[in-house]
Amino acid sequence: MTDDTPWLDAHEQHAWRSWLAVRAELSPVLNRELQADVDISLSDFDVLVQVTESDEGRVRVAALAEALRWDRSRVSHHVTRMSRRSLVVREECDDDGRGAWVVVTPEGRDAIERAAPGHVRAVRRLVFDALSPDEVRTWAALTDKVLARLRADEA
Amino acid sequence: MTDDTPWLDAHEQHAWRSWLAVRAELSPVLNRELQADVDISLSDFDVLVQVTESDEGRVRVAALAEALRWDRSRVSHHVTRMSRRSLVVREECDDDGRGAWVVVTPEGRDAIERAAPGHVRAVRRLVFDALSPDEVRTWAALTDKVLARLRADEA
DNA sequence: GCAACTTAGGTGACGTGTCAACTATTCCCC
DNA sequence: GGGGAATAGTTGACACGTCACCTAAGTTGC
Repeated sequence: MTDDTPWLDAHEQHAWRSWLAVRAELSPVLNRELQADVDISLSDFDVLVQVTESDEGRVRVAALAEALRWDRSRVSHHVTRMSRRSLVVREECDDDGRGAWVVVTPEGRDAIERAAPGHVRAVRRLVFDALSPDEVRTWAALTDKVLARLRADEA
Repeated sequence: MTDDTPWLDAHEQHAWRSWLAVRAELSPVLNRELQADVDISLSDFDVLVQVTESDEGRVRVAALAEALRWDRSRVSHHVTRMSRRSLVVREECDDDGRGAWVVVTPEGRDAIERAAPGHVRAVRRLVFDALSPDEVRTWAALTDKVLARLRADEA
């Protein structure tokens, strides 16, 4: 690893620091608000979105993992924790004896319904109120480019 | 909490999903590369940057917390873990009997020097290679706006 | 029809992050 | 100078994430 690596130039460094800061500061705020409102975490919220968005109100573990880009192990642990709090339950899968459904409970449905409006409000307040409609489009386009690069690299 | 909340429009939703995806996918990759290269985590790296950038090679816990926007408790736990691996040590502070210095060790210095070039290369590869110089500036400006909004809200 | 392989998911150990409570010092101000 | 408030930092409990490994069920090919 010889050091022929160009360090980041001033603009890149600026962009990078700014990204790191938003990254470090945004989620904790959203998390705390969710926790205070409805006593669920951002991760719980994300899982509940996936599960409730499917008709049937149930999703396979692998599908959940792919949608959230979590690994299966993380999904499994998280589902265990959520089912301890009765937000979801596991059910076995008839089609595939190895498989498992993650099924939302009435409590889970209730939680996400109570959480969603406040969460959306918070996202709007913390992010989109800072940007004009044009800026939102630009920001999305650039973030997409980074995402595409990232996914190309992972493959 | 009446539901007079406008849901996100299509562009906002797009931006938000894209942000979430980058957020979820970028750090794990950087983390794994650091871990594989030099066996330190991104958090270790961030702490080491702060500590080695100060002359003296030492920083107060509170200063570290503010620079990284971590809470003191997190800093304290992390320093404990890092000192178990001899990357830093705690030293008591003469000026202020309550205080503590976090001091980088030769091992810590060595680790970050070995880690930095690869890490920069990874950031460049995963992020900046996706964007033109102009786009980097635009992206930074927009991220800054969000950051400013976020910080205004926290206060 | 059975051995080798792949896939779905779970588990345990351990590192990480958060919150609330605690101790020890310093500050302030009477 | 002494007593209460603020500040620096640590700790313990517990939620979260990752890795390596495990089991059980499905798949393939002979």
